Amino acid sequence: MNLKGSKLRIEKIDECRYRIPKTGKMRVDGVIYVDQKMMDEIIATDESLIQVANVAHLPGIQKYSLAMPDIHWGYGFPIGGVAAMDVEQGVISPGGVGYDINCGCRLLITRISKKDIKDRIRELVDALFKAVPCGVGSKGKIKLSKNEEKKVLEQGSRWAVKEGFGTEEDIARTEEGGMLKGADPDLISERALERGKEQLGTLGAGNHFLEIGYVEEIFDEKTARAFNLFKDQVTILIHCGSRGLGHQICDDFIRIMMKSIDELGIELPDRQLVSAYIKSKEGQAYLSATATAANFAWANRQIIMHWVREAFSSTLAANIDEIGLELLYDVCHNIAKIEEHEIDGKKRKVCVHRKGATRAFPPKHPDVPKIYREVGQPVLIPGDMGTESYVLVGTQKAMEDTFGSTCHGAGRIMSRSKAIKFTKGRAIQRELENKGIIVKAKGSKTLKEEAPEAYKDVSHVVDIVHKAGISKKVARIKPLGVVKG
DNA sequence: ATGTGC
Repeated sequence: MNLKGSKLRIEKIDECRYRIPKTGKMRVDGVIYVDQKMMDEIIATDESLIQVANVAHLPGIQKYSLAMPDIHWGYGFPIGGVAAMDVEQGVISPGGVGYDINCGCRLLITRISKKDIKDRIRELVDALFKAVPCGVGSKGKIKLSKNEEKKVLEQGSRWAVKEGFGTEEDIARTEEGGMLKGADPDLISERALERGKEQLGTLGAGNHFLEIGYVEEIFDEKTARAFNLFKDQVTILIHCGSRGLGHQICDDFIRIMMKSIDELGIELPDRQLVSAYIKSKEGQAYLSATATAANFAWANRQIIMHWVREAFSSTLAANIDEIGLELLYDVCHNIAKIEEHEIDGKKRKVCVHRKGATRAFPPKHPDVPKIYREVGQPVLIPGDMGTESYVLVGTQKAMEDTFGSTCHGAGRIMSRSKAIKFTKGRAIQRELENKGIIVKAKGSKTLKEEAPEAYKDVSHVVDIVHKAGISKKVARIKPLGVVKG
């Protein structure tokens, strides 16, 4: 099959993978994790498959330009894209990370059951809404001096815990321990610092949310036990990122790298793939700047979680120890990181771009927290606000085939503007309430942009990665109440 | 995603 309007061919590999064989100046094949139905949906929706082929042109790319089933159109790289570049000869690209650097999720688990809070969801949603500032341009309850902000950017979750937001145990249950090394705040713009100063401890808008839910089904008893999950257990999912600070850093580095774009020595198929060699001054500066934004995001989620714990327990007039509110794990789904992977039988250092893709490391991997090392890394997959979310576990197959990566969510099927037109005149909040989900949102426009129909079916996405073996289903979580920006 | 768009 040929892709409409291009010379790209698409071949079926098996029930859940397709290949775009390399052609022209592509350095590697594209490999897309989809079934026939999802492939048809993607082709009908956007041109993100062309972006998979475009990424394959970048210097130093190893094995394949990968895409997960939640793939959709993004800046330069598709969202749902994974690309690993050789550290010595390869490039790093802001489009391969995305505007919301270290957008991610964390899941809180409790010791209580759905029946314990059945009649109090509205009250709990109101309490969370009050506890966590949200919406576009929302400012936090924390005001940072520039010096203090720089500590946040260097230390991430560690700063938050030192300031009394949460515990050491939370750090152990966060990807990278909530702190990427090599973060140099002096490499980011005054403007980025300015935007970050008032935004720590804010949720933001768009697809970011707080969600009270319960474990509806368990697929893998053994792993669920290791993750401390049980049927009907109440959970709280937090999804947000690095706010205006990360956005500004992305913007700044796209501009910086555009200036030296000729130094790449290749013609890019799309200027949005603007990159710098990892070894170059610009490449190193960007890597360091993404680390500051990643750390900001981890501190942000840590602080938000602390307020969620307080609001939740005080509403239920319960002791936190009684109801749990333990962190299961925190994952990041927009990042570029230097990792070691086996390529053609040899261990090599690569820069793994995960843009709308989640790390899914296997059992025994040293980067998986000790408490989960025997079973593998917990992977959190948020759905859209009307459907369900998933807990998965990382696998050896992901390590071998996808640089230890899997999907990140449902994935858009409609642009934001299309979703607004599509939902014209509808009362999304009431529709969700009829489905038994209580929603409180700062802006009504956000609800329309985030209408369930604007997203793919998250269960379909998850079924594909499960079947492909690049992560395995552990539990499905059903929402009861949602706070939106 | 974003003090939403140059």
